[in-house]
Amino acid sequence: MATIYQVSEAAGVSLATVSRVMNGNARVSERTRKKVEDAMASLGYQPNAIAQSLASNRTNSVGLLVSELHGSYFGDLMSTVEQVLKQNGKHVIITAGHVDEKREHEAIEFLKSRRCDALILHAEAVSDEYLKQLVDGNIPVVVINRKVDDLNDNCFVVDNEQGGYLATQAAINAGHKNIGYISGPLFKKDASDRLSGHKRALEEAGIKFEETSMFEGDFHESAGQEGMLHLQKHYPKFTALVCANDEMASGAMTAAREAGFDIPEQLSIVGFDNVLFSRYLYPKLTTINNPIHAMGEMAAYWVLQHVYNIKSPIPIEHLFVPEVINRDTLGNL
Amino acid sequence: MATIYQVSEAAGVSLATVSRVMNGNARVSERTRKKVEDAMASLGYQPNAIAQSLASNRTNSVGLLVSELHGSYFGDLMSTVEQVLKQNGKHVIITAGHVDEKREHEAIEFLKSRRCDALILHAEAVSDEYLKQLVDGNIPVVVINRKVDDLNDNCFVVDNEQGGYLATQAAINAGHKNIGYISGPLFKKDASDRLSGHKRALEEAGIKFEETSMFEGDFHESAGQEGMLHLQKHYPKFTALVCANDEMASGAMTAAREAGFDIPEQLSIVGFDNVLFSRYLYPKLTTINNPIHAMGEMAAYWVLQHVYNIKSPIPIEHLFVPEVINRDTLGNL
DNA sequence: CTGTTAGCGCTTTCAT
DNA sequence: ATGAAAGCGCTAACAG
Repeated sequence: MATIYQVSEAAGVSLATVSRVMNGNARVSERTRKKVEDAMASLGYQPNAIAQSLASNRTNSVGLLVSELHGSYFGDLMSTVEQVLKQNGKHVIITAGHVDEKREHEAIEFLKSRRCDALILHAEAVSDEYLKQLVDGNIPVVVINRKVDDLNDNCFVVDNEQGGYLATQAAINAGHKNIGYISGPLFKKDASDRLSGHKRALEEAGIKFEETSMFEGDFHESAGQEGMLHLQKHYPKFTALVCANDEMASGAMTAAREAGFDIPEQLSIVGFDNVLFSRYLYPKLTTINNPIHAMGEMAAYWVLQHVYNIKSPIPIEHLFVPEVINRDTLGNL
Repeated sequence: MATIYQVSEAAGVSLATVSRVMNGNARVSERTRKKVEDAMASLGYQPNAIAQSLASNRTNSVGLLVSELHGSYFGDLMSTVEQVLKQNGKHVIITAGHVDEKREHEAIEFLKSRRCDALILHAEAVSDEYLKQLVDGNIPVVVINRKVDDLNDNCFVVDNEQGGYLATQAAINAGHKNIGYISGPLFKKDASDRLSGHKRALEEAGIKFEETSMFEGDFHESAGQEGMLHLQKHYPKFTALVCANDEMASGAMTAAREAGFDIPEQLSIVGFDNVLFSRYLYPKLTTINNPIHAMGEMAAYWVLQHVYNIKSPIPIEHLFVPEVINRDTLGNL
């Protein structure tokens, strides 16, 4: 691997000059620039980003923490963030926290140790305290899908409670009164918020919430199947099912079909997230749009603006509103 | 940010000693180790990975190139690779090439510039020549899902031709004679190999391949819908449909249902990949297992063994065999 | 077992 | 416009 030193020798100039043409900031005469560029080309020179980072204290990379590397939701998030950042010459270093406090912590420390210029975190397990500390530290941090008190300027969230409300309200408006609910793991804020919204909608409509009408899942497809089975047993009168995310809705749909239910004729289903595949299910899933794409984009723009002084093309906003996406799984009773 | 120098001062020892306790390789007396550890703790010291890398010429990170950051296939791959590597204390730096020669090239150069200790590439657009050069260079490289001549030891592939053959053979064995085919983009080797397998199975059964029986898609769900529409128009007699991947199969299923077909009573469908969600479709998709999980695992183990001298727990193999996963979308005629 | 001392490859003043 | 030189924070001989 050729180094800057060899380039400078081949070009007959100093290290500093080579560095200048690489970075294009200081002025260099046409002639020397040409000499240097030729030397770089003929040596196949490739700057060592590690050395550049150490010397400049800039890595041009931002760390992204997600919970998992698979799944539509995180796929969308990673894709979006990468796209915006790459367009602006920045790189993304992705790590997974697996919704485990220790592993999230380690992942964040890893990103810090790589001296990322900023952090975009979808952190679910780590404490508020830790996040606050992080923000107070010397590295810019934004948090996605989690509201931390006193950190509003760094948080990008969707109103999950409202989303849960809208989902159930949609079912109620379609005439349903016995509504099953498959929630996410309730230790997660988004899951419990969505459930709160569900209860609010019920209450508003004068429907009493029954414990047996609900099943706590883990946001995975298999939990949808389990939930479906559970509800058939303990709350057989339900005519509509609201699920706290699309994966579980998909699992529930499969289980329902296997149990012989026609959807939506005999059972209505509403999801949450509006993940890409939801429109490819059959019937197409009625769901709540979770603007994860917009949030990821916004987080990336925030970083560009605050860290790299690149003006965001859109105004920075922190609260995103969910909305009902009407498709084919919610039928009128 | 505390540096190693401050730690050494606080502990009253030299830089070298601090470095030693960090790396735990050379022997250090219990007492000094304790002093150093205390100093590190009280200063909240965190090693600068950038500086470590520069000095040691080791980054403990391996670069992973995928085509996209979303989608089940790449999600599986990323997850698997990360898991194996992380278990062994190595980190993964993920980049996306978007099946574009220039972008793949840039992504690889980025990984090289970050001085990854090794590269795991799912490269689709870059030339064989370039890959050979890379392997001959000074950085260990493995290639996933692509066979490059003279590079067999660095390639991990599934037999796509055989997979295509098996898919169509399964349909034939179920009594189908008029079989539609939705292929991937044929400039991709895996797509054209699968199509070759399809044709071989047809030929073997004495069925003539008709141009109108096939639609070239792009591996995305929407292409499944388009393909379905196309075939209904130009090859209406088909009773079975083989798709070159599960996403397109899913799209085709949706389109078929909308067109009023019962699956598999009126139309059988076979996919390819056995991506996670394929078992959550309704009916559950009959498909060909593409051992992407196994390949990713193997690639990671190869790297551990060849780069980090960590012995692989399983023998390294390069060719993976596809197999039929019988579920519910293939019916007997 | 511990300290001294060169670098790793680059950026960035400060001169010229 | 260009060069000299001092680091960035750490590792790795080499001494002792």
